[in-house]
Formats: sequence, structure tokens, C-alpha cells
Amino acid sequence: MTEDRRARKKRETRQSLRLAALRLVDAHGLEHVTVEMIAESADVSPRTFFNYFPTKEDALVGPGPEAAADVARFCLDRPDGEPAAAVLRALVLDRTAAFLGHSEELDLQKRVLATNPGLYAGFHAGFQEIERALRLEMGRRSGLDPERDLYPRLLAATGGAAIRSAMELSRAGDRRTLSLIVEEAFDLLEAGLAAAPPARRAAPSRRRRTAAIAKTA
Amino acid sequence: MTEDRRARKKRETRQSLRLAALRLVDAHGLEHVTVEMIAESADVSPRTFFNYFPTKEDALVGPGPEAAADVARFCLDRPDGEPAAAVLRALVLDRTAAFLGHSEELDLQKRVLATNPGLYAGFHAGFQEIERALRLEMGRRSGLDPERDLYPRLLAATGGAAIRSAMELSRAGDRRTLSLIVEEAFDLLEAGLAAAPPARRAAPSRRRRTAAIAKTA
DNA sequence: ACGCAGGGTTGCAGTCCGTGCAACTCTGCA
DNA sequence: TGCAGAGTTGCACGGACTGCAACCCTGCGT
Repeated sequence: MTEDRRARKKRETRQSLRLAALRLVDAHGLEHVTVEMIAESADVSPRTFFNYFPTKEDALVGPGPEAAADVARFCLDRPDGEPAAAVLRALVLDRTAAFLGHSEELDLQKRVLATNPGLYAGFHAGFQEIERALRLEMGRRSGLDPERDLYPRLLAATGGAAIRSAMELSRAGDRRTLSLIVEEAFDLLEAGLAAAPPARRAAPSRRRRTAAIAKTA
Repeated sequence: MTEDRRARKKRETRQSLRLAALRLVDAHGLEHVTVEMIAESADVSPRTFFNYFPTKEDALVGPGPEAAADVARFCLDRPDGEPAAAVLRALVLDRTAAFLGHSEELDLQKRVLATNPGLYAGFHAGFQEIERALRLEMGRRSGLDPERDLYPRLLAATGGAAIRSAMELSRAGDRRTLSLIVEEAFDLLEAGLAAAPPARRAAPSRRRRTAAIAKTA
């Protein structure tokens, strides 16, 4: 009984509210959708909405309650000796792939985000909660203190930066798949920040390089 | 006449509001300060407050209107051949040092941030606007397209991640100066993400290392 | 000196968000 | 069958934020 009736109902209501919010905003635009409408459409009282989400935006782009736990679980499942940076790469790729999937919720969320860039702030803010779980794991893997050492923190934050950059680039018109872009990002990060990829017009270097596929004339 | 009477008054009012907001929040706590009080204390109407800041939080932690321009200027002043990553490092250090300075505004802001961690979200959100300016410069320096290439984006985002990590670590109790922590962050980033510093108990490696100063037993 | 134009400020009225509280209902259990 | 605790709801309230229209004031041309 991992989930009794109560818990199930709660989860359903939450999901119901989230979907209602996404559908309405997708249809009418963020500013024309009120919490009242969302609650109405999910068939609960407006007051109840706030028992589930602290703000309207959270219903749209907040991390699910499982997010942090998912991350932790993923890390735990990785081979024991694997270094922190490798786990991070795998994790980010995994999350990215998940985001690339299809479902009504995901598709709506992508459209809503695209239509309403202002929501990206809240979306990324949600990462922070996840970064905390991540930081702990990065500490464990690297034998450092997740609280007092810089490296685990920096790894976690950099993971977020990589995702963000990849998503923005994708939004800016890069037609490659998100996963590919993320791979490039990690190639760059692992090569070291100072190692710039060759400039646009330069001949491709002799190393295999996921990067720098010209898509301009 | 880079600044006529009108412009000066406007700047003054803005600053006045910001200071009033910081002082009041520092004294009474974020939740007990209303826009009305802030306006009152700055001697303008509440309505006017919103002509200057879109939200209460913006008055406290929003980036000044000069921020992006400052960043651009700093980059322009750097020697011409200097690679993007080096400029980034210098820039971040410079901003950090600026943040470390003293003035009523800065001190209040630091205290207010410390007392009220919820504001960090908005504070970091302000970076995004700055990252845009930064991205352009990073593109120029690396001969890449700031819009279509990943590297400039990643650099800019990573700069933000470095600052954030450093600030969090400092907040978590690291007694070193912020600038020092930032240096360590860039050392790590330039060495490449995969190059983990030695674990806690290992003997210090033979390289000079800004990092890993144990402060636990 | 006068008046005009445009930018800045204000008050007003209104909408919606978000919260504390107390009453109610429902579920699971003894 | 009754009880305890979790979840839901209504109510009332304070405060954020916005659009609008009127006002004021500064700089400028005549």
C-alpha cells in the first residue's frame, strides 16, 4: 500500500489543477486566466488551489513534488565508482530526454513556456530545489563536503547552467535535438572553460568535436 | 549636459525609493513593509512607486538600470586580444569586488538578503538581464555568433553559476573572502569539470591550490 | 512674459493574488 | 458506530499591481 485512497486523491487533484492551469493558459494567455477559473475548471474551490500551489505560476512551471527524489534516485542507481562529473552529465542528459518526451502535460508546458517567456524565471527557480539534492550526491561522489566545499556546489550549479544554455539555444533556433546540444555543453565544460571552440570560419580542428556545426551560409 | 534637471530628479527619486525600501525592510522585515510605507518614506505617492519598479522586490534587489551597460563597458576596456574566458573571469572578479565594497545601500542590501533568503531568487533573476550583455561580448571575443552558438551562452551562464556558488558557499559559512572563492571557482572551471579536487582527507597535491582549506576538525 | 507640449506625478477605482481562521466533510480505523 | 485526523471550503481581509484621466511642472519657442 504505497498509496492509499487519500494519497491518490491528493495526487489526482494536484495533477488536475496543473493540467487545468496549463490548458487554460495555453488557450487564453497567462494574464487572462485567474486562479478562480483554474479551480473552477478542476472542480475545487479557489481556496483549495492554494493548498496545492503557493502561486499561480507554480501550478504551471513548478517542479513536481517528486523531482528532487527522482534526481536522488537516479544518482544512487549509478555505478559506485563513477566520478561526480560523469554522473552529472548522465543525469542532465536523462532529465533532458525526459523533457523531450510527449504527453499532454509536457506539450502544453512547452507551448506555454514558449508563448510566455516570463515564466522561464520560475521554471529555472525550480531547479534550485533540485540542485540541493544534486549537491549532496556530488559531494558524496567526490569525497567532499556538500556543505563546506565549493566543488559540489559548483557542479550542481553548472549542471543547471548547461541545461539553461541548451534550452535557450534551442529556443533561439538551433534545430539539433536538445540532447545533442547538452552533449556539446558538457564537452565544452569538461574541456575547461578556457578552451574555446574554433571560431566560425576556421577549419575544423583535428579532434572529434560535437560542436560548431555551421548552420549559417 | 549628459543629465538635465529632469533626468537627475528621476535618478534621485529612484535611489530614494530604493534606499527607503531597504531601510524599512531591514528594520521591520519584508512582510511588514508595504509599498505604501516605502512611498511615504520616500515622499512620493504609492502610485509613483510603480512607475519606477514593477514589484516591491525589484526595489530591493533588482539590477540598477546601469548594470548591463556597466558590464558592456568593462568588457570593452579589456585588451583586444584577450580571450573570452579570461575576460569573463576578470569581469566576475570585478563585480564581486564591487559587491564587497561598503556603502549604506550595499550594506543594507547584504543584510536584507541575508535575513530574507527568499529574495535571492529575484536577485539572481537580475543576472539574466546582465548575462545578455555578457553573451554578446563573449561572442565577439571568441569569434562566434552570440545568438546561434553555444559557447558564448554557456560562458555567460557559467559566470552566473560561479557567482551564485561562491555566494552560497560564503553564506554557508566559508570565512574566506568572496573574491578568493570566486578565484577557486574559476580555477576549477578552467581545469575542466571532470578534474575533481582531491577529496577531503587526501594529502594536499603538489600544485598550488586555492581550494580545500579544511575548516573542520 | 506668456503659453504650449511632453514628461512626470497623483488619485481613483478596480481586479486579483494570497493568507489566517473556523467550520464542515470525508476517510480510515478501532 | 463513533472518533481522530486529513482535506476542503467559505469568509473576510490586506496588499500588490494596473488603466485611466486629471493634474503639475519644466523647458522651450514666441
